[in-house]
Amino acid sequence: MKNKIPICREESIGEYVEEVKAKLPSDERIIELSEFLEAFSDSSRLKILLALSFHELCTCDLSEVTGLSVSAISHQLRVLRDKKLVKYRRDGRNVYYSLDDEHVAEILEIAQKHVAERE
Amino acid sequence: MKNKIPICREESIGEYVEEVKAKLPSDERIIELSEFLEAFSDSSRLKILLALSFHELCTCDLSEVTGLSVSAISHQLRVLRDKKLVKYRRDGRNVYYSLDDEHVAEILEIAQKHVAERE
DNA sequence: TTCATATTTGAACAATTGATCAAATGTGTA
DNA sequence: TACACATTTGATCAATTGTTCAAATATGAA
Repeated sequence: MKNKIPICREESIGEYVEEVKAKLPSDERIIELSEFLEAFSDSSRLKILLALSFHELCTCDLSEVTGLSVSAISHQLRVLRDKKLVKYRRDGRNVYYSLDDEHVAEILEIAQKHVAERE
Repeated sequence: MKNKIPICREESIGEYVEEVKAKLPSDERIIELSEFLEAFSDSSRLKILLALSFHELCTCDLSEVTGLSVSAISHQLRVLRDKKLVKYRRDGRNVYYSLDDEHVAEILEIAQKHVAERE
């Protein structure tokens, strides 16, 4: 009679399960990670991040550059601000945004490499 | 009387708008990019990718490691397969998955660095 | 063949998301 | 002060997402 508790656990590879489980970051950490990476998952936000990787721009500039409404831009900038992906400074009536994290540009570059190599 | 057509365009920084617009990848390319990066935006998928960054695992192993149902895992694996982030091989009744792209591990590492530095 | 295990699939549904619109707020100029 | 421009905010709503459940498919063993 077979051991009933585990499934697909007689396989040699199954031994790695405990090992991998131990190496995996905590659930809280994984949620933090996914919240950071979620910022890149929408094409509007991605467009904003790509634009800011070239130059600091104000809300209105970003609207012009991306073709999105000012309101839509502002809503997404709020998300990016909350996640600390962009920083901003006010100059008169304008608010200028720029990337707040070296890692953002790195991820944008790797992703572009990935897509370029896949075609 | 002021020029009425553009807005916030008299600012010196506004000059960069055309420049950035020219540098920005095409809309199609940006959508490709966001579809790739979207794979990282959900904590379940991220957990799967992190687990696979340590070792090749079968669907059932992944269920055990992540605590998600086999069905949920399988649905997400389909997404990751379609996006070519994981590859798989069948061995008997099991299907073993592994990362299919060096860039995936790179992005996982940068994101982890980012979260670690922010705390 | 029949049975057990592993995996995939499709439907259904709650939860989340991103855009739009209208209204409010902030700032500089006359 | 009043006015114009820049930005933010809140409500609404259609569209998308991820999970669950049940059923189907795939493979190996008896």
